[in-house]
Amino acid sequence: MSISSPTSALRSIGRLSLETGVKVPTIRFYEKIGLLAPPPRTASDRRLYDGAASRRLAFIRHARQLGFDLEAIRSLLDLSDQPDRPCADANVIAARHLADVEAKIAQLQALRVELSRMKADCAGGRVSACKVIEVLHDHGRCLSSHDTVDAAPALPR
Amino acid sequence: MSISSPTSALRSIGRLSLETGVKVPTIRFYEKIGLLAPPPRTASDRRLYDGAASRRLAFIRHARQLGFDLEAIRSLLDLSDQPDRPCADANVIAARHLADVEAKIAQLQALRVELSRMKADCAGGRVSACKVIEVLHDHGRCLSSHDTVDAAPALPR
DNA sequence: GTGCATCCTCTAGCCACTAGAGGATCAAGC
DNA sequence: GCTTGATCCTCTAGTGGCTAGAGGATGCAC
Repeated sequence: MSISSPTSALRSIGRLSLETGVKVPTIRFYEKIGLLAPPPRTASDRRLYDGAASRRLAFIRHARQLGFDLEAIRSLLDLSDQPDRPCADANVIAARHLADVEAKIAQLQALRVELSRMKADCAGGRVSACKVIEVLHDHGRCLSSHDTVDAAPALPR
Repeated sequence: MSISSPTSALRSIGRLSLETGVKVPTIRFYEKIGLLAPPPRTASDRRLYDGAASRRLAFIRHARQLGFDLEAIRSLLDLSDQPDRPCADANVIAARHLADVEAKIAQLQALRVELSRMKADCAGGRVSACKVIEVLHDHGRCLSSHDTVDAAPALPR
């Protein structure tokens, strides 16, 4: 990056938000929980961000888009700040997340099968004959016992 | 149902919990938010549930296992209480949920591709050469822009 | 009567934000 | 200089679907 790169100019939180696609309250939230360092301020207390802060925030956003949780992102940022360390830890984090995603996909595919069947079976008459309601009432009609499934990792909007 | 059916005997919240697989605090929570009617109590204020309450709770649990959120379950319970109404509403709820599940699967599959690629590309050296970290830093290396994805419907544990 | 399990209510915490109150400051146009 | 509207500030509370824990009462077996 050249010296005159726009990434080295200071920007308000609003501009940073436009630049990175991260909403203003979310940036403040990341600062509050220590993911972003508190930036310098103007005389009237407004935050001023430099290029490094912008790149860090872009990193966070991208990791969130990939579904990493904030704790994982904290670790990844730490690693990213220490280029000489081996990257095994980063790999472990990514591999764990991949495994989570794959497990989640499997769970949702099982749900999809069940839901499709419910929908297909329903003839569209009265509630008393509705397959949707009936299946919900009678667990035994389900294909599997799809037992107790974890919540999905939250993904950003 | 016969008079001597076990489903018509009164049970404590603990027994109901064992019977349905729904945890005690969760049963109280469902009562608090109006999914379950407040049951009669003993002289010492302990809840007593009958077979109907048990069936209602089993319905809720099953619907939660299928990933319906509590608002949808509220509607499904309402419908289930009115057997003479047409079941179109139930179908709409199920179809909407199915569409959500399918969308979620598609999103997660895109994530999986990205994460697999990150992991495969990483040679396991230093952080400075780590593909995992690198991809996170440089959004441009991503296959898609997987823009802004909604949080998954929460599934119970 | 002595434990221990179970029950009661109530509050607070989880995640990753989001919404809104209530107010200060800035930049542009007149 | 004045007004207007956008942007900024801090702070609290709410989202969903529970879960954990405090602090205490009751029930039941030995």
